[in-house]
Amino acid sequence: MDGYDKHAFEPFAVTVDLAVFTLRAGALHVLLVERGQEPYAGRWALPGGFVLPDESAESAARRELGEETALTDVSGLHLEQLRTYSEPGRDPRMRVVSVAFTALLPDAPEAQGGGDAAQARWTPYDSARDLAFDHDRILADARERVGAKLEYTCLATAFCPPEFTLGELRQVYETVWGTSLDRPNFRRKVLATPGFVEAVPGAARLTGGRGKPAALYRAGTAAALHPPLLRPTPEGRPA
Amino acid sequence: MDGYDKHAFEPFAVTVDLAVFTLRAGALHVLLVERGQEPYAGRWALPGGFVLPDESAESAARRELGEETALTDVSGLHLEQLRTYSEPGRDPRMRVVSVAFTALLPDAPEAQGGGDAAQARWTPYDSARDLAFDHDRILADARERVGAKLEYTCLATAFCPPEFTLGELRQVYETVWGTSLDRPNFRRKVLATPGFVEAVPGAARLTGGRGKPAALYRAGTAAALHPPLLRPTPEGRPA
DNA sequence: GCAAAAGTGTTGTCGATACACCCATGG
DNA sequence: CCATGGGTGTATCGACAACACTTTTGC
Repeated sequence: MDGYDKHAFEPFAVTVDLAVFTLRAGALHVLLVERGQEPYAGRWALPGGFVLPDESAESAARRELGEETALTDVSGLHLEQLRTYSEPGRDPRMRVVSVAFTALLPDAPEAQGGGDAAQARWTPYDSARDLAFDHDRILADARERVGAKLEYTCLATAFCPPEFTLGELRQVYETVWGTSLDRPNFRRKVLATPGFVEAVPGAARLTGGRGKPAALYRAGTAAALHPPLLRPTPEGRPA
Repeated sequence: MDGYDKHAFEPFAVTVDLAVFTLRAGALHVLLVERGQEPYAGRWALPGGFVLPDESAESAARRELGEETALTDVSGLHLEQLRTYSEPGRDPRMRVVSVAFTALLPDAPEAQGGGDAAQARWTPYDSARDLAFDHDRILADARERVGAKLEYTCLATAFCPPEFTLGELRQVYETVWGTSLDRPNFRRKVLATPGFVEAVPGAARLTGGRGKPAALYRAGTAAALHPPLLRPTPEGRPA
């Protein structure tokens, strides 16, 4: 941290990039914007923007999230730093260091694109390819992090509306992990974890048109998940 | 990511800060440098420095690590991004965004301080307080991350020399977590995890001056630890 | 009544814990 | 021969996976 007086630093632009996930129609979707200008004009990219002089990267990310999703209350949403991408060549024009964030939303409003972007759209994760800059890699890193975080945190509730059924919560895991989970065991596991969910007394909702109405739950206060909810290893465990 | 043409960005200085940990005499130590200039002259701080125009933050961190520790081969050491600190007021003079890294070293050489710093020293973690800038918080974040990562990664071997005994590996866990682990069970757990360690055939070393010589092991190739090695919960589990 | 989804019970298996015990070495 | 640390065996307990079963709704 020495060297200030030598002016031994070079100016960098600092931006934020957002990997905003939601679940729509049983598939993981990510919010993408279409670039209006060069470089990469016409290509899809993660939403983001410059960090302003008087705000932190976290503030910038939350501001951009509000602009791109047109959500009224963006203050309570889950927003988490992923990592920082700083390779010299990642922007063809200048030195840009980008702090990437991951955000999780319950099934989201369709209308977005209030920002500078030409257009914004929810895209199925599997279709999100050939993005601008190094956003393919950022998106892949974010996706991996989300899958891993479901194992040992209570993050899954961030994909759910304020009140949800255990079946919906289970579908979050099944969708993100691409596996199927045993319903009774999942239920016991979640309820046995203090602070994961809390019951809404007396409330129930019909989920599939048929069947017994399911009890409703709210997200609890716990952040960690002890013991973790490990995703089933298909057979041999990965090295 | 639009707005380039509007020059709607402000120049930032980008630095790296390093939380370099090692184990010495059964205690977790961190590498600190004494600042020679204002601000915070005379205060201890995490080592770090500016990111140069043609290098990534990772390269800068590895370069600084080599300068501060005077290690000859710094290429194979474990270096990992922690997070980025970007609060506007964190440097009193200018806008500095810092990418923090965590590094783990086996018992390290005493001599350091080849860089710009006035002095460098290994300090017990518990004595590292009142650091310059927001380094108290960075250090606390790094410490928490290291403790958590021991649970579900093979990271503990990064604290050990190239060849080590299972007793030494167990002491890593016990020191970082502040708990004691059952020796036989720890041994089985580690050996049952494929790729965690691999035996050095025929090699053995006396550890405490007395006792049976312990077999030697090398770090394996696995990165993750399935299933995790959970740190014992003293009693009630944390929320 | 039948299908579908929520919720409850039960059982077997596997892993972890908590020990007791043996082995090798230095003093 | 004793203290010290490495290494092995084993019984018990608890968690979890698998699956059968009951309950409540719409059609």
